[in-house]
Amino acid sequence: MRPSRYNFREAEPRWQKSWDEAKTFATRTDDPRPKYYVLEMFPYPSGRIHMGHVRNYAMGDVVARYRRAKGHAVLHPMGWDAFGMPAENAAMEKKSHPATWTYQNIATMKAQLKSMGLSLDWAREFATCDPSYYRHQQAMFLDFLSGGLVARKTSKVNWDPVDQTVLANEQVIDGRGWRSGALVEQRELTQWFLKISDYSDELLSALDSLPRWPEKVRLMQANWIGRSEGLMVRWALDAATVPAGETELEIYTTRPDTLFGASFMAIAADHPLAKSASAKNAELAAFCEECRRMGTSQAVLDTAEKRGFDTGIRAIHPLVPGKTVPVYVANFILMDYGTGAIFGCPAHDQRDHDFATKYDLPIIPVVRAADLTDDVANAAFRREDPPVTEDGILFNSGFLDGLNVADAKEAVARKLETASLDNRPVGTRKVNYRLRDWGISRQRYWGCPIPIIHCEACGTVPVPKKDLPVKLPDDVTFDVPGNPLDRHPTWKHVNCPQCGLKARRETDTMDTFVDSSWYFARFTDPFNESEPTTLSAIQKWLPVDQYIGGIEHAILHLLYSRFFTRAMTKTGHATLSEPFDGLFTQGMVVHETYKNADGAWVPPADIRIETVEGERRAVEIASGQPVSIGAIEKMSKSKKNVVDPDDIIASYGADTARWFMLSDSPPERDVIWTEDGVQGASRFLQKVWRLVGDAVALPTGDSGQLHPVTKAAHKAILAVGEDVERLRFNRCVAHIHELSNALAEALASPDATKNADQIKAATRILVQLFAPMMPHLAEECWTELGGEGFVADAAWPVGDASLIVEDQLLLPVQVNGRKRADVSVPAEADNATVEALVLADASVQAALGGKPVRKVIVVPKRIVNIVV
RNA sequence: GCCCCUGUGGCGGAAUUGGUAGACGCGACCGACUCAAAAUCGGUUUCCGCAAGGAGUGCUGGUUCGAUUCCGGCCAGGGGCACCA
Repeated sequence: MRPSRYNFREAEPRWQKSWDEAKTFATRTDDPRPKYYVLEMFPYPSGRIHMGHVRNYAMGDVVARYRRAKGHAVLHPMGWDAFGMPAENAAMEKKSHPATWTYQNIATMKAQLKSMGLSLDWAREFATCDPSYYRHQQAMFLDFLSGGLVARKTSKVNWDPVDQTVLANEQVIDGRGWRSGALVEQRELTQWFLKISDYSDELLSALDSLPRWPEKVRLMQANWIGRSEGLMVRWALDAATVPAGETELEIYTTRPDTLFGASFMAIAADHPLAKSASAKNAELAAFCEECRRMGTSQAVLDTAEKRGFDTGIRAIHPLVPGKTVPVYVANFILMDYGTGAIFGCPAHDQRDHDFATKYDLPIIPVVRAADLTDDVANAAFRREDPPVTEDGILFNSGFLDGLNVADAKEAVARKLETASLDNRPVGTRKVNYRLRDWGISRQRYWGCPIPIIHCEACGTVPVPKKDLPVKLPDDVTFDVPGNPLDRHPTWKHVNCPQCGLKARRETDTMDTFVDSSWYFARFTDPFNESEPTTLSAIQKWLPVDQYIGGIEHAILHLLYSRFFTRAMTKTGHATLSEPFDGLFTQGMVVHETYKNADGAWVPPADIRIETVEGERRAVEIASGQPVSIGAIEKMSKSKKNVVDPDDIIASYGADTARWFMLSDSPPERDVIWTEDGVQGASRFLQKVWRLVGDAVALPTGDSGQLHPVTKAAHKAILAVGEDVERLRFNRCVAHIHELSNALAEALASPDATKNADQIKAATRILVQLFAPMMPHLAEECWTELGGEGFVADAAWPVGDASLIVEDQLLLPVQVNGRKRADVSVPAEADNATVEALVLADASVQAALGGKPVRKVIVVPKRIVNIVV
């Protein structure tokens, strides 16, 4: 006897087991069908999956299952981004080991993912903390090193003096360490860098080759790379004012057109000229030291005033004979951008204006509004006027007078390129990038060890590949701050592989972004034990056809992966440059927040929503006390507005959770999790269950007439297919609702029996259309309908467009742009016929009210507009 | 400060990219079934109006036979970058 309600508790685990046993979702490397690689950003094993994961993996699973049905060999793997600080923090708090904590979390989360019924090939699973994964990463690091893609440099870093570690910029909040709360210091450390800046230009220009990426992400990456075109200009220094050995100062500018407005030069405290000038000037040396100590965190920068110190050096203007300007050391000049030196033009730059005001330097306007004359502009100018940064007409600028900004830039570049100082050009065009090399050294335990040995005699020596992996030692302690690797009694003491003398292992580990920069490539053949990748597998499966994840990775992870793929290709580990052909960034899962009278956050599970006199109210279930309803925000533990996927799957089932996640909200936008919404999804699931039961119960019968339900089914096939391919899952859901409504109508009609065959065929189509979204229910219904094997293995139905075509069209008719009537016309009628039919229509004539027709516009199959 | 995105019913959102604004769902209301409730089924639901009709996609101007869609200005919300020369 068929139960009246679908029992997901019994059915879901049963189907998951059946798929497992049949190896339905195992990917075969020798599968000859066209490939399709679907990948969702792999999770960090933080403990439990959250609703964001459910949304992400539900979307990816729809794509994977749809592509399987369309006849692709689908690669849809899953793994774990398993290194990182939370494991060490947990180890400190719970006195356990990061590995224990991590692998336990993986076990828990894997079981949770399995309960979602995802079509994953679990045979390819790995965690980045497995030595079998990171050994290959170490091998690639060595190849990158010999390929010239790695540099060891000294740079300023954020240093947390309490936790004794380097912090990423994202981990510095208001100038303090995010964990310790200690004021972050700037420290010079020697670190390992990957030379991503060698690829600045290519990473930027190749963005144009990624049409299937969101425009927003490409734009964010372009801004991050930050290309600017400008001019390097060498200024001679007044010999009477310079320290011995200094003769010139080279600056970088994007506004060479404003050179005539120069009133000072400013150099960074770390600039070589600042250092040589400091040698004989104690006051200047002290100022430079102060600048260096100043942090570069947001909080410091926002409040710090612009300060400078006159070095006494005078620079000779390259275009104005006899003019010199003072050279300052200034605290707002960065050594690592451009040349670490600028010329200041206070009239056309806010910072320069602030500086000139403070030190009472000249302000010379050189760009004026086009509708003024030079005299009017000069007469109207006041020192306190805000700097003019818009385009305009050059004045007070010698040979540039009368030109616009763009032309003036070009004119200056031409002139200075040919001018010479010490037999070299004064000016050189130069493209600069904001993108810096990627510092990957972390003073952390739970990361991939950098396979280097430091030898007093031989310098930095790579660990021989035969000695890989450099494995993390297990016996470490977390009771004191700092890097456990560094204080481990034996681990770092090794002999130099070159000279055999006593040497020291590198105790820094790699940034965890390195781990995630190539996992997608490893998935193509995780079984290869001797090499990171298998080129034939790379060629077969990459690029990833559809990558899905959060927008928070728009820059770092995606940019690093694009760089890494190029680096892998350069070192023979890959054969392409762009890893992700299609990228989709999904929105967050958000929920209402609740606060009780004491101001404490209350989780949604502890409250009940009631409607009193048309007003929504929340009440705490345990106490019966009213709770205030707050803003809708991203689910977060701190605000307790979280809904546990386990609870939802237990009370509604995975299919309901998946269906709700895909309904209503467009996938790129945030989705608001509501109890009403989940119940609606659950109701639809049961409705489908009843419809299928009713259809199965029908005897066979065919009226021989095309039934509307067949039209509806074929319309839905075409619409759902198109919308899945464009990842518009909310529209897919709407189309499926429409088909189910048509089916319900057909089943309720008295002539259902006469049309049983068409109704059953339409039901079967319905099941196939929602199968990627609610796979368990679909299998259950498929079996009832007598389908062969799994619906997961069935071919996607073919939509017949000819069945949808109507022979009569109901054309809307507008009069002066306002809809007045609908007129039925033959679908194939030409414009003249349509016009005649429309004008003959009684309701149209009534709407015209006898006014003369001036013009009739017929848009075929769309609309008719009559102008009177 | 610079760059970008988004504003449509009570709510989430559709609208074939210049052609019937409000698909589909949620909520609400009315009705049927029931002793009753739940579930289910039928109906109503942009606003004003009894109706005929009129207004309506943040505001405002424009282009067009026709604008949610294109262009200009403004307002609001959100995001990215930021002493980057």
